[in-house]
Amino acid sequence: MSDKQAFKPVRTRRAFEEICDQIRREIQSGTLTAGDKLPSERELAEQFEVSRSTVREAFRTLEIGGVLSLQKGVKGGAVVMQGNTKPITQTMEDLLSLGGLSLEDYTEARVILQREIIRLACERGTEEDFAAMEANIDELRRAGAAISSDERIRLTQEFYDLLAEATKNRAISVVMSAFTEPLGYYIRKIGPDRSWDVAASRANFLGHLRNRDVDAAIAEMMDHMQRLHSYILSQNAAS
Amino acid sequence: MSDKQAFKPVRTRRAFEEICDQIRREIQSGTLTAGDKLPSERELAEQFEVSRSTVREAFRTLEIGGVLSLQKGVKGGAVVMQGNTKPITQTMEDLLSLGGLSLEDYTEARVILQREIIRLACERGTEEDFAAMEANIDELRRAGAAISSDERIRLTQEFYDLLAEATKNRAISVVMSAFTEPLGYYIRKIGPDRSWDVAASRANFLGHLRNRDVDAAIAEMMDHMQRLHSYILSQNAAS
DNA sequence: AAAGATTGAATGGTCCGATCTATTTGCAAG
DNA sequence: CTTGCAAATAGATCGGACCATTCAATCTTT
Repeated sequence: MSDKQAFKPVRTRRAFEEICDQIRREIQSGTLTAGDKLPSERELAEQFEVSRSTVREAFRTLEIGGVLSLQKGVKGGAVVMQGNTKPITQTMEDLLSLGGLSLEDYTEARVILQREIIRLACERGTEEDFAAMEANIDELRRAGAAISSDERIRLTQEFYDLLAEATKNRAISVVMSAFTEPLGYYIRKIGPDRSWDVAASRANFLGHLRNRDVDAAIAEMMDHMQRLHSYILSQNAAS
Repeated sequence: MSDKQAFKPVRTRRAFEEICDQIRREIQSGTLTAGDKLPSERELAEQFEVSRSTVREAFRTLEIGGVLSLQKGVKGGAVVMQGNTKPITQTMEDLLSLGGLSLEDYTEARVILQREIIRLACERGTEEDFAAMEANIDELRRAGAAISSDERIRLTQEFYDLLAEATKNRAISVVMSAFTEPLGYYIRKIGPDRSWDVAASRANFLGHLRNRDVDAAIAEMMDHMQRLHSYILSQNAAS
């Protein structure tokens, strides 16, 4: 029996995990939906016949997962959320900093995703989307050379988010932002590449997008990303 | 000032979050790396000057995030992991069941990702990859019509994982599995589409992959996915 | 002496009850 | 009507206790 059926470890089910599952089941079955408020910790501890601490650990788990939001005060409590995309981004960052994911794989995947996003954005982007991107570029230009690192990162993040929004597909936006956000960490670490006029490149790109010229838009963006990624990879290897 | 600078809510920093951040910083700075063991809960509680419960909440948070693994026993403790991809999958499932993501957006993104995966797999897949996929198809065939729902789902999941592995890019595998796994939930809910010989389709697909025929492989897979997704969407709308 | 059984210490898992703190609400003074 | 304060609520933290698991050291049996 060295074949398929590997022995699964006898895992002692922890109490708080059981509670998490029960709450998740309620959500999947539709009994609990976004906006609903759960009973207080003290009340639930009685219902589940566990201590408050155990309920808290379950709540913590679901809060980290973006399923619940915990608020203090008389009007507070545990409220079911619509879901939160932060855990995806956070996990991607952890994978990168822990070495569970190589920077090379990460950047390659980012390029591939970006290409498909541009395709969709060219097809579906509205003038509102493009105007928002233009405003973002203008802001970057106005800030000029004196821009702070944090501000530059914020604008970059926002630019890619706006682009992803133009695809009109939330799943894609969510995944893309998980790939964009960790960039901030590297930029902060190694500093921006100052030999490159980012605003001009983005303006060119936006022009192609407005003309619905997929190939030109992709070419412009790929050029930019190639440059950025090779800069990050080289600087990161050096450190 | 109704402009950009929207007021951010005064976020009360919770003690355990501060601890999480400190530990994450140690990891990002390289002081802590995968495999390292942290001091015991009781010890850390003293160092941070908080109670053990607070340390536990921090540990729980990092454990859920796949950063730590907690083991009981005298040789146990909190060990830094390489990162865990489960949170990404779990979050995707939560987003779907909570309505934070529409089934349509989800399936569309899945198709787009799959197409790029096939491209890469055609280019980089090794004979080992293809052999593993063939073994998976054979197993599905041997199981025949009497296959259980769970087993069918497991094989499907495995097939797509093997395909993603052939891209030789872990970032892509991770993202794809986040999109593949929730499928199990829907299949379980509405039952498999029995009017379709999945094994034959996969065998065809694998043949194209072996011939490095990207277009044919994509065509075969897209056909299959179109069918599956429209089945899921229609059945789900009905329920 | 070797194999097996027992014990003990370390550590996470759970529990309890008390206190602290933030938030909301309502009432009363101005 | 506004301001200010106090009560009520519920999460946040605390500190201690006990349980369950693990593993190494020790003791017992063969």
